[in-house]
Amino acid sequence: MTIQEQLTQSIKEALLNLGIEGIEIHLEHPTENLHGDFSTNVALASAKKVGKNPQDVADDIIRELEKNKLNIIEKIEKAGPGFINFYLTKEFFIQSIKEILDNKKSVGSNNRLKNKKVLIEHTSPNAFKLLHIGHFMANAVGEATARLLEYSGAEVKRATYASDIGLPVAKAVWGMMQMQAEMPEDTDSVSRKVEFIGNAYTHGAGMYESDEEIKKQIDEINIHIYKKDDEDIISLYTKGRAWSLMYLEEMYKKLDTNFDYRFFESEVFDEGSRIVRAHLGKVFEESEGAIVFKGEDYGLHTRVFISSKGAPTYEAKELGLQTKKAEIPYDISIVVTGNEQSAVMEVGLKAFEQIDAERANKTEHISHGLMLGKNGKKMSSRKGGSLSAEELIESVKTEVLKKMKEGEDVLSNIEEVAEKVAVGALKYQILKQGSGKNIVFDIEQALSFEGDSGPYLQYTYARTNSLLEKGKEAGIEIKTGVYEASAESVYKLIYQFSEVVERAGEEYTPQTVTTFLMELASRFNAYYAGEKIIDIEKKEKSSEKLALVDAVNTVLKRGLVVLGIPAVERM
RNA sequence: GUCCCUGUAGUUUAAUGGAUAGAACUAGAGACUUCUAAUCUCUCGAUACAGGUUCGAUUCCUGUCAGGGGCACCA
Repeated sequence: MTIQEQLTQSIKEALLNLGIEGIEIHLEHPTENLHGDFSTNVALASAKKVGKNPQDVADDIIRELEKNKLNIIEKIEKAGPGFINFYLTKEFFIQSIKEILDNKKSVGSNNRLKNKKVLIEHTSPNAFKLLHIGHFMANAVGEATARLLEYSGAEVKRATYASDIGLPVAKAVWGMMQMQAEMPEDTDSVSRKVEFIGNAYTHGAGMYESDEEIKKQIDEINIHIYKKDDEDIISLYTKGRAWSLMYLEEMYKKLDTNFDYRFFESEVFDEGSRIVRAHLGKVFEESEGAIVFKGEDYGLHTRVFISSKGAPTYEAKELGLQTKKAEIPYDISIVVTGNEQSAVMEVGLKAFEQIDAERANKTEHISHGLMLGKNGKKMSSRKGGSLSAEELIESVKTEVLKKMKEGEDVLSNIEEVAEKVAVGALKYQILKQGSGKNIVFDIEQALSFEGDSGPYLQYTYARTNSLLEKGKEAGIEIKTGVYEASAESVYKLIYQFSEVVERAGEEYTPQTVTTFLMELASRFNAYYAGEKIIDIEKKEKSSEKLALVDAVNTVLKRGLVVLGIPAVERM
């Protein structure tokens, strides 16, 4: 039984003995440590019902609680308007450190979603285009959510749904045709190939806007790709698509994400059309030559599923995708997209509900905002287009390297560490706030790496590693057993890690974890500053301190892992 | 116009209906012969506005104002 369950049980019994019923028992950690470790408002909540003032009710409840006091409770106090505050014993905190050290591999996990299967779709890229910041955001949010659910005991499958057909693709293929002379060889590097495709797309997209004749050509290419009826076009398309996918795989590796399933728009559009037509007249209706879903009937708005030209739109393809997903057993299906898609997703899901209510009800949507520059505008690359994820990472990495080279001893794996720190800095910025909100990424501020940042966590983790190493060298073993009064603020926080992860998983709020880790790191650093951890003169004392360092190290590591932020051993 | 989302220190933000609204950045003062100073310590500063529900509201409801997004064949 967890500590919360024990306390809740105990309060429940006390209320029962007093004949108070129908009160939901609410436990929380007071913001102020001096208000105890746990607090409940049951006296306030039941006062009216009982017809007494809250203070008296609190006194009654405390009297009952004292009769059967749990051994982990040091004292129970009434405070403020009628709160009941619980103070835990030192033994509890020592025990909690022990538990962390005994379960290094599983700290923070819970069984909330045991035996549940989750399918999460995120980072849905466009073939023939670079991964941009939006994808990076979706990836950070999606991966953190996936890991939170894994920590909750679920079996999580990751999927990505790439757009590999449609007008943007046709633009790129047209560009490839024009730029045959610059076409890379098969033996060329992936970056050379993707650069070529990027240029081809930019060229095609530009001409599409400025030249009516070319616009017509591209529209035709688009149709040929759908119909697969032109050998030259298909050959270019196949080549470009393959190159793009190679590039995407490289990027996934860089971001440390793996996908169990890779879905493509090109393989779901037929099925999407089929579903829509099969439900024509029931779910969908014809309007102005197109097939639409009348969202107004559900307080939403109408959206086109099949265009008047007979082509399935994004919405129809989503339905086709659902058929693919149905081949995978799941209890929860999550889709991560940008928040500008929210309305589309809502209407799409409502339509899906009319077709397959059971699966639609198991589907949830998580959205992320935009990453904006300091001026509140979209960030752009040096060339003026939208900034690619890689450029973003590289620019941060350059700054990290600069900073690292200022130091005394330069690490041998400096490049690798710099990249991890850069990715960590970016991911932290994204995850530290509620998803769905736009993020203002002040590159200079994030690069100062001070305070509320990924590198701060990574640095603190590296620092604990260093301490543990030094301790080992000095022949000091790790031993729990004594309560270090100077480390009280650390003890009183670290045991909450599991509940924080559980709540974050329940509410899809990675920022609950970032906030917690930040607080833990900050408290640990304050402790570190005022305390000599390794002291050969006092080995016994050092052993006990190192146990706490080890616990912080473990929790930071597990915390970084669940967020998908790379941990570095040294920096 | 309509629907949805968002308004918290100068800035970026946290807060499961609870107690003195918590951080970080910036600014100012201080701390490395000693375990990683990418650190630590101290100071200044905030719930857009008006009502309502509640013992208690940043949180829930209504209205106003401000910003963003969706609203027919792009994804």
